[in-house]
Amino acid sequence: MFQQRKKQFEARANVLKAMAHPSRLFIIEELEKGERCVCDLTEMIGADVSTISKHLSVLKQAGIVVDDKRGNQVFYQLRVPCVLNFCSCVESVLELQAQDHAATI
Amino acid sequence: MFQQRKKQFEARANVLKAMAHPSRLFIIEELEKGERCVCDLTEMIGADVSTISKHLSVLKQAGIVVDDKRGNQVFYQLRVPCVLNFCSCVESVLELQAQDHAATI
DNA sequence: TGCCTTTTTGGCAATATAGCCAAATACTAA
DNA sequence: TTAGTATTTGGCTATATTGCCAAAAAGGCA
Repeated sequence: MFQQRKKQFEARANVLKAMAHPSRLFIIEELEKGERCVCDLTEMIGADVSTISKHLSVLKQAGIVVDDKRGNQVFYQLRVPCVLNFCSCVESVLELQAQDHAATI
Repeated sequence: MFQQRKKQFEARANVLKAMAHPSRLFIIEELEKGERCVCDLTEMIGADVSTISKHLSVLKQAGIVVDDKRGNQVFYQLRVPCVLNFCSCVESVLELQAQDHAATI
């Protein structure tokens, strides 16, 4: 039931795990507007460049973004257009959470 | 840019993190068919009951499932219908990965 | 070449996650 | 009450993740 399809679930989980971080979600949302270089994202997020670089490599490894070296900068862009859809699903979970919270007051 | 909306991204990331595990993805997919008790899921996954129970509590904490105690069993069901949409997005990432892999042979 | 900028990599410490066992809890039924 | 089943919780170890600093690469330009 599960064991036969374990690899498939692991593959999906890997993609999700790559998205499941605040900075990486921000990066994804930002890349929906267009490509960005590492320095742009670093400034917007306000963490060490090395940290951002590692986040980007996580996203790249998961197949969510691709990079393009131009000059001494590296530009990243999304490979997949559907991330917004997906976020609306997450959003609906959060709305339910908010309702729960309101109900307990 | 990011710091102002940090909480929002953290909230989304928490929902994603809760989904980002093979067994929990399986549980979500299974619950799309209808409610299941802990014992059903345990048998389907083939891990210790305590492990499954903890996975379910992660999903519950994230607001993805709700539980309903009946007799000495506990039934879980999804709170949110949109998970399938979301999976098709993850799937499209995986298809690209497969293409990449084919290209490197 | 030498210097500057951009990005990646290695290494480390702190923290979080996963999964098992054992024990506790909760409910059923005799 | 006692025994049995279903589930959760505590505790433990192993493993993974995060984020910083320092250093290495890689390219641009004087």
